[in-house]
Amino acid sequence: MDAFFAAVELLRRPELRGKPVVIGGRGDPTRRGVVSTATYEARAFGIRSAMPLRTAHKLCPHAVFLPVDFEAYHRYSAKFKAVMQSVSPSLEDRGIDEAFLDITDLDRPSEDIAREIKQRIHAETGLTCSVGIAPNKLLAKMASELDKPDGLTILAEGHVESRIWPLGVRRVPGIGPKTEARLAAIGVRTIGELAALPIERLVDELGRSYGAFLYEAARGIDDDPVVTHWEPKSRSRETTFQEDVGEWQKIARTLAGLAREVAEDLRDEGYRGRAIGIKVRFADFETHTRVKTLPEPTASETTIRKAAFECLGRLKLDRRVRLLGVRVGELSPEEGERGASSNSTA
DNA sequence: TCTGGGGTCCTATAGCCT
DNA sequence: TCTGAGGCTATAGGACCC
Repeated sequence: MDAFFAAVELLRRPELRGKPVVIGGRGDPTRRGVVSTATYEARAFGIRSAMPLRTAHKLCPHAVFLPVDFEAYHRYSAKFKAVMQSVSPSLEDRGIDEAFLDITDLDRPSEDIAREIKQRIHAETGLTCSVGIAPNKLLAKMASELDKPDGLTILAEGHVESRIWPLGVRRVPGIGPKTEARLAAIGVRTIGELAALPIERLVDELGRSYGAFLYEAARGIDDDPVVTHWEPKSRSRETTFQEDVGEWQKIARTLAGLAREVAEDLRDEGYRGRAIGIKVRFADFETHTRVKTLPEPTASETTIRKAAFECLGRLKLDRRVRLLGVRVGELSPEEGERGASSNSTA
């Protein structure tokens, strides 16, 4: 979906069309938070996703700042995925604003299918999306980004050299800022330059598994299947304080609250977990985690809270705390419970 | 100075066992 | 009894994604 959160907000606030609009955090650029999505008008000021709201505010003081309203976006997310699923049942959920659809078995031209999806999503939601069609998920995703708002790109295997190789390595999903910098350090900037490296070199530089992945990705090779159902691996809650906290009472109260929220989430969704963990980010942004594995899975608030405090006791609280989190991993479905609704990121 | 919240997967390391 | 190789598991951290 194109500029998804912002596009949904503009449906409710059409008077904001054409203005720079930034969605992020609580919608207050004087408080801590980052940009989730910005309209193209706001991007013209240099505002980007993941940028601190305060920075965005400095770049464009007259932009309209709105809070993130996940509930609203989830409703639209369900709508566009329903349209896709009616075209083919084989849908892989990739978060709130993306999905893969396996159309291998459809006996119609790809372009017709893409046009139908775009037209019906627009009719049902008023939103535009960008579609990529290709022989595998990696290329389909990259194709969808080639022609951004309201785009349609069809990429065949033979197009990798002409359409993919000229792109910067950062366009490969899985290459982030760190890998981009490491590749730049050995003189590799484009995907074509990446494809010129022997696999031994990549494995040497970046490890067996990741090196092999890059070797194939640079050639457009990907045999990852479309996964229509999966079980969650962990549930977590975390919060960043408005101001870094030194007071132990406040840290304890917050940790207990997070433990309660995670316990509620687990019970709502019918899961229990064995690995109880905490996350502490200090004022200097150094982040530490501690995990305690229990003999039996639990969804009990008390058990989770006690384990979380035990983890906290294993950290030296010698600096102010910026962020606290509680996580439960090693999940298993609660017996007799319906388990998670299939394939959702809710 | 600034850097959210919810996730997944991979890697390094240490301890334990065979 | 000692030593080393290798596998397995738990833990902590890091990179990445939406």
